[in-house]
Amino acid sequence: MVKTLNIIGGKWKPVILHMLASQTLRFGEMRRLIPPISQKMLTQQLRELESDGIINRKVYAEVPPKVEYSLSTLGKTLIPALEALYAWGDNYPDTGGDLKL
Amino acid sequence: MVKTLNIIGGKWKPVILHMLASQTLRFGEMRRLIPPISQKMLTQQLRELESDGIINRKVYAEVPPKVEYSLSTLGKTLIPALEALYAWGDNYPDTGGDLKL
DNA sequence: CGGGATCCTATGCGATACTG
DNA sequence: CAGTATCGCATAGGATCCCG
Repeated sequence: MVKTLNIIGGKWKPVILHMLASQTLRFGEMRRLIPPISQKMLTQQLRELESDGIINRKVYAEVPPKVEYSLSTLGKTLIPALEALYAWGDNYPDTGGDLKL
Repeated sequence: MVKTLNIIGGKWKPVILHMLASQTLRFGEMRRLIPPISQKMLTQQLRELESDGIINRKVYAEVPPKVEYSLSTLGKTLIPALEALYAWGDNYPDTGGDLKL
């Protein structure tokens, strides 16, 4: 059961998943949408989500490189659980400082 | 939004909350119910949950000491979100090693 | 453009010993 | 019984530089 948290527990994973829930995105787009994230962390968290089967990674053999990320079928089943989390957070007394989603 | 995860994100917090969801418990009882937890971690996570307003801590002025923990009203509102998480975990390909809840 | 490799710091967590 | 205090390792996460 703790495994669900292992999967979404990274500092940026919930944010990433929330973005991918509504659209397919390229690496650079995600960086722009989440300014405070370092590129290392973005890469790392994407790789973990991918190896957990939550997201798909599609590489286009082009120059310049192009990589698109999207939720996998399994990943989509996670959305309701994530939304329950976000919804609860909205009702929680704000402590400030969080990214607004 | 990340704050919801800050609150339930500790290694043992989900387990603790799951136990408290169904009953009020004393410190020693919780230790017995979660054998692998160290007493330091149990104390620490309980303190954090308390300061986040998720659980209530009731101290009886007795000898020997007696302290009971229970979900606060706010804590109870968290249950649906937690259950969504657990439910998802149950459908996820098992990686083994987790506590069974 | 989308990374990989390194280095470094902060935090999490566990084990152990002591206390009102 | 229900903690507090201290130590030390392991991991997470940030900054920076390099590469096809």
